[in-house]
Amino acid sequence: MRVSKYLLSTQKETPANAEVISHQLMLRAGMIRRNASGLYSWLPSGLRVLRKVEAIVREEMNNAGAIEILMPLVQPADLWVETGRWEKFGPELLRFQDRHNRDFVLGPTHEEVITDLVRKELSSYKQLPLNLYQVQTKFRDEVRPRFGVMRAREFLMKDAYSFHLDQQTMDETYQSMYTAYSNILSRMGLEFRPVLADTGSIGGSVSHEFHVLANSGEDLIAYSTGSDYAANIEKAESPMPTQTRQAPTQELKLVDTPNAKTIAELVEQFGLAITQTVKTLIVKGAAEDAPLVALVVRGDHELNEIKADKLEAVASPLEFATEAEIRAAIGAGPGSLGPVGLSMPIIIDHSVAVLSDFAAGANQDDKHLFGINWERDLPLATSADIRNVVEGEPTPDHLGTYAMARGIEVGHIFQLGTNYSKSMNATVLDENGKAQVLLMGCYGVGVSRIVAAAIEQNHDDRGIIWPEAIAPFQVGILPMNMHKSHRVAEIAEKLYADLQAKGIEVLMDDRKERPGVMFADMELIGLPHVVVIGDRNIDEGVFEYKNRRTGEKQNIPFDDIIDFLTASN
RNA sequence: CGGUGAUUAGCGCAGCCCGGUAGCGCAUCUCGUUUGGGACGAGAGGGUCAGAGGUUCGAAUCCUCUAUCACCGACCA
Repeated sequence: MRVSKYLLSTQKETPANAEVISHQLMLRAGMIRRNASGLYSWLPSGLRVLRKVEAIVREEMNNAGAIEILMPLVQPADLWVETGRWEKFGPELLRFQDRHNRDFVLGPTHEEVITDLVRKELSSYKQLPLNLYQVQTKFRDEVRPRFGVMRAREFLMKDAYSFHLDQQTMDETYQSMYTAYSNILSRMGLEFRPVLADTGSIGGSVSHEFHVLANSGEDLIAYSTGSDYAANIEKAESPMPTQTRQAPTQELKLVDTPNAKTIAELVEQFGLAITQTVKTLIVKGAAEDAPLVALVVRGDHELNEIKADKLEAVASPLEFATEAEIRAAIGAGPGSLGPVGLSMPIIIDHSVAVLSDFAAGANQDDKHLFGINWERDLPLATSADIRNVVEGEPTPDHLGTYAMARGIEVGHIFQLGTNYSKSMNATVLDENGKAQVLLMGCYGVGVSRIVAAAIEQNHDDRGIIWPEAIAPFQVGILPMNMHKSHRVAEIAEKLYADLQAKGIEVLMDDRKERPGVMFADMELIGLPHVVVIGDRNIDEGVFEYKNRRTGEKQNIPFDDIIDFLTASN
């Protein structure tokens, strides 16, 4: 491709609306343009990268034995009513009516459509296992789209769905997808980590997320320093305390604490150890006779809302009580709550169960209790894992301690069990001629999100540094003053033709621009290999080669350049 | 959905307080000089000042409403 015939659309200035580096660079490098909140057009360079990611995903899916299909973006509402998600999905699901006033949705995911397809197409166990996938546009009406294509409303996704009658082939397919996802990200040269994950609203049991590591990532992942254990913070199990509860040494004491509304203030003003304090959070209960439930975690810990949501006594989705509700039930505000004398179900974190002589709110405004002890001052409450793990504590396998990293979720695999097949009655006949409900797995890759994630991980202050496998072009040719120098023009044209004949994707900057402009643009768009052609090198019979990633320059004789570039690809 | 802020040329911004009919830098077009790291000179084009209503002789500027965008929070396969 010649720049003169291309739409390069680079910008010198950083658009004011772009927050993260990938979004800024995608705009500046002329990859995407915004049409509305969370909606983007892909310009030529962006599309080339998107298509490369897509091709790698497709190849690895095919290698793993999955079969490509294509389902509609627009889906009839009846299917969503069948699985109950028409009610459950919420406003993220964009709903609309056609000219006959029939309800439709813009597909945020395709479990319903695939299950409907499969229940009609499959009739025998002999057709299983089966893994079908598509690369398709999804639409989710995100509350707050942000970070460009990282969290867009319309985005490109590869989604696969597998069908089984036995857990063994389910496990095998799951494992093959796990491997395929690892291959996909490895081939693109991205640093990533598979982590145990919560299944969220998709449902199911076993689940892993694939995270590209980046400081701008929206997810926190907790991994072991001594083993492969890694989990999303939402899912990471906190260790059972190894110490046992000590006998009380302090008397229970009611203390005036007028200026201590937070744990931090309490600890500061009274010289307490933060690990000897607890905070009490009031949430809505699931049972009618227990409309509020108290959750207690240590002062230095954070409530894990996903874990709390799963507690039987707690209403799902998790909802915090309002200050008014708290006052009505307890008679004190949120800054002065504690477990002693509380007349509602109390669930404490495991780490709280082993505390002695601890401090908590007294359920009276501006007062705290110090020296609280279980079984002396109040009955020991039910304990559960309801907090986020913290750096440095042991992992559940006891092979290491937790460390934290930020990640961008680019893939997610699930074992769904019969969540969808049961409600939609997707069955096939087994060996005995009996109808059996299908087991399902589902596997997603955020194709457009990977493009942004790759930039987050591969850039410098001059622009993008594409990994080989997904660069929009492999090689850039920068002829210096080709509009003046016939020799430069001639040699550049020849190299351009030769590289193209070899099947190498090459972008030649044949604009009548000054060298500085050409260098800057080439670095911004981030092609891995650049060949500079100028009069000063021609006399020596060499090209100047520059590697975008290493910045390293070397002179390559005319006759060797093709081999050199082929070898480095 | 709450809080905060913004909306003026393709992009980045000034002008608004104190009302008099719009400006700067970059980009674009023409001509010339330049050409190994975002050149220089001369000229040119481009704006319903987000929209609607109001106040006023007169509104980018003051008032009201609406829309859109961003950030923080809540939310989120």
